[in-house]
Amino acid sequence: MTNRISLKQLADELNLSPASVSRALNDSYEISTATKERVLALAKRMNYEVNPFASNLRYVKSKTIAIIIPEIANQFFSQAINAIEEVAREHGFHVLIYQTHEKSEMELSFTQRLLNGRIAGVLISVSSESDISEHFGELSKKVPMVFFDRVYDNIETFKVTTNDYESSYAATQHLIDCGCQKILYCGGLAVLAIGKKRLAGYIDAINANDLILNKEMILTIGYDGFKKSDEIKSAVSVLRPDGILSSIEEFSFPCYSVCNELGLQIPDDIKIVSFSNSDSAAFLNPPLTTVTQPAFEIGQKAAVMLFKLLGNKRNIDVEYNCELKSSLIKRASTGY
Amino acid sequence: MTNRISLKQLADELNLSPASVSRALNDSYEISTATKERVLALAKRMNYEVNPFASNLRYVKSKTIAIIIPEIANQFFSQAINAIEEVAREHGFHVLIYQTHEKSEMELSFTQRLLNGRIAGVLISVSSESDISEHFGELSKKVPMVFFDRVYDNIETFKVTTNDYESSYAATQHLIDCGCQKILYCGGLAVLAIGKKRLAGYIDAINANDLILNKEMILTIGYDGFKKSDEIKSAVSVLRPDGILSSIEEFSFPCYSVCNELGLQIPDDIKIVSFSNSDSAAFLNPPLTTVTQPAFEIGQKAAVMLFKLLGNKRNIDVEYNCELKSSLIKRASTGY
DNA sequence: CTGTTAGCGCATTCAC
DNA sequence: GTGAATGCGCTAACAG
Repeated sequence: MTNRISLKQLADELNLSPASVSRALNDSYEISTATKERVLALAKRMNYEVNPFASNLRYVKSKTIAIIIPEIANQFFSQAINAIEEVAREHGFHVLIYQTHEKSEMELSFTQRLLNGRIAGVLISVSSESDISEHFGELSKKVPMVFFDRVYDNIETFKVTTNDYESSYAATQHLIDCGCQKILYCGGLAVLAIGKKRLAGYIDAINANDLILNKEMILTIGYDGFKKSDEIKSAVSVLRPDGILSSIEEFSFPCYSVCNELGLQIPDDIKIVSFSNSDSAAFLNPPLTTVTQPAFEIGQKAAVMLFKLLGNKRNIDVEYNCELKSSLIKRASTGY
Repeated sequence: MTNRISLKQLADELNLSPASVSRALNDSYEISTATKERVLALAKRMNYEVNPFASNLRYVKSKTIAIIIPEIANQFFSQAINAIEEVAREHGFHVLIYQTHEKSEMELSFTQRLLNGRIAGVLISVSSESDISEHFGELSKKVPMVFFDRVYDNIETFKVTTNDYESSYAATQHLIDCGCQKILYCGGLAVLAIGKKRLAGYIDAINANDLILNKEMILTIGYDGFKKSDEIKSAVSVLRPDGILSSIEEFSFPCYSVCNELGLQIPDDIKIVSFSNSDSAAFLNPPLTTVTQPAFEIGQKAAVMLFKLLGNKRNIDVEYNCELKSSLIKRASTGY
């Protein structure tokens, strides 16, 4: 199959030792410019490519990073991958991708598989179903890791997150400023930091404005997904909120369509603000005000951080935690 | 760093030779069940993982496939990756990902890098800027490849596509059936088969209905992207079409907003049908009729095909070309 | 500046 | 059934 040429063949052709050819190709300082050029020229002419397996076997490092995320087909994550791939390419690295479908078991199995040294570093956004983090503790001792967006609080690693508390607070405040008194919080499970922070932002904003905090108005929905419209629908029809904060992008359309189905007018009967990483919500009729996360920048920042770790031997001088800012994008046209 | 244990350490622990341990782990027939169990048990207990580099160096195959696509952050491709990752995982394979940003140079550089045997197979959707396909000819001799969605006609490989001609024809016919006489075709460059087929579908539908085929009504726009709204805007304002066929998902929102800006009412003044892989167009006001490609299924089919190739030594019995069907999804609510 | 030697961890001959 | 020896292609130590 792969009719490839080896370093040794190059060496024979050039009347050099394999070692010298290797050094020339790796731009070693102890090789004359003349021979370097000779070697590089022939290598190019013969389409020589190093055998990564042999190279890595010797050299331990693999020039490959892994991304472990819940879902690929998702506005936020696909943008993040986009950024990560770009940064990796600039460094000449390869990118492996794994999706967990929100299952910790998957996460566990992937991290196990990655322990074998295939990987120089890992970028992870954890699945939200549970917070079993032991496997990460183990892994992070062996491989440089950076968590992004969905992180564990109880594990010490490098993290890139967004200001979820503040943006959730601001979104709630925005609804209140627009006259809402009964705001339905529609979010994911509050197991991970990200869920807790968003919920806390909502609660604190409600309290700070002396509104009544009704526990029933706090809807936390798992990622099984099928029931989400039903749950939202029954909550809206029973509780009759005048505002909804959808703290998860995937809930944005269900919230919207549920209100439509129930004959509620937006924004007269009810107002909706949604966390959203795409502009899709802007195309709803009427457009929704959104909390937009900087997906690309988060991926980029996380990747850059990882490569800093890979560079430094002892992780000196790399900032430990990094928080980017989401932005509350108001849709002026709707007047809320 | 990676404090890993080797096959030899396992062997020492068990008072066996490395060879036997290796055979046991690979479930060789010439090992007693008893020792197999002993080995497997200890391997599990010690969290042993084979070193893929050593293994592959010996064994040549790598249990890794690559995906090369124009963009990751795209409804169609992220769904395709989603499917591919799932299929690969079922086979115990790893997935490398590369994006070309529609640049053939990138494509070239990635394919070069993949020639080194890192990869067992490749899934590719080619960049549309040009149809330089020589590098693929070379690569496909060395590595099993499957093209999906964006393919080259002039290269003999396995392909998974959709019925672009038929769906484009049907979409055009739909607009005509709804009373459109002057339909603007708004598509990408017709360099690749996919572009040619979509354009041909439009042209043939126009001709078959005895409408006037105006070359000016055929807009082909490159992927540089910034100018697309401008080009569409000037075309619409000058040519005053009564229908638009947007043959690329990315053009769907620009078409819509351009009409809005120009004060054209949809569907009274102008009707829009767009190729689209997401449901986003359904949320426009009014919703657009769309040609929806089975993104997940295409990725899945391509991956399954690739693994068949990897299984067969001589590619026997694997269907060479596969065409899936897009569906024209009408939005009844708008009456067109 | 360049060559020689050795070994990374594994799978695969060939012995027994 | 199992062990001993060999080599995949490369790079790092050590010479010179």
